[in-house]
Amino acid sequence: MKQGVHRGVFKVREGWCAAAWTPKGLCALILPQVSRSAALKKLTSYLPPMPRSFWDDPLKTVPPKVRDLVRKALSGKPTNPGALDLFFLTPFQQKVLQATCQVPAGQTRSYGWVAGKAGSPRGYRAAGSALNRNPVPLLIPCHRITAAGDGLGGYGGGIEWKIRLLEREGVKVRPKEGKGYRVFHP
DNA sequence: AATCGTCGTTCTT
DNA sequence: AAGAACGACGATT
Repeated sequence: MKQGVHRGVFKVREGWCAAAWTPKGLCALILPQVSRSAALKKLTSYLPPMPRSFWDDPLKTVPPKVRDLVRKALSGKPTNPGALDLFFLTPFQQKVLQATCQVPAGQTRSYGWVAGKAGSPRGYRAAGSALNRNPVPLLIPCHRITAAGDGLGGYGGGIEWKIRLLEREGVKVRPKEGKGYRVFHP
């Protein structure tokens, strides 16, 4: 039985983050929330893909390496994802997320591009589903995946976060006339 | 704006 | 164990 997934919370300028990790690396990250309990609650909602027995009960202190990485990424600077342990994801999801890690800060790619890299050129919609459940947002930069034309696409953590993260990396995002947002791809 | 094709995942039988 | 339903899509009409 694989076991020993630890949980913890830490504070950043924007609020409270929660994280889950093993000795091998990070399993899940929650974007800053208004409160410590809100962050933990969100983290708990990531349990379903992973058996409850995988988790430790008492909270541990999040590794400084992770905290630094998150703060750096939040500032919009280029970062590596760091050590990850995504053993609970399907092969397709792993390929999608791995492809996502290839897009540099300040740039964007389409869902179709990611699908192609994952080996399903017409699976862009499935790629969207995979990205929607990215357990490590920010570090796996799913905010850099936008719609094919000039649309923004969605974001699991809330569209406002996607806009904020892209703008911090220097990507221009403007409201469309009517509804939605327009992205200026490089 | 409405519709349809496509595909991995998740719910239902 | 199938089959239906469901999207952070994309192209067509």
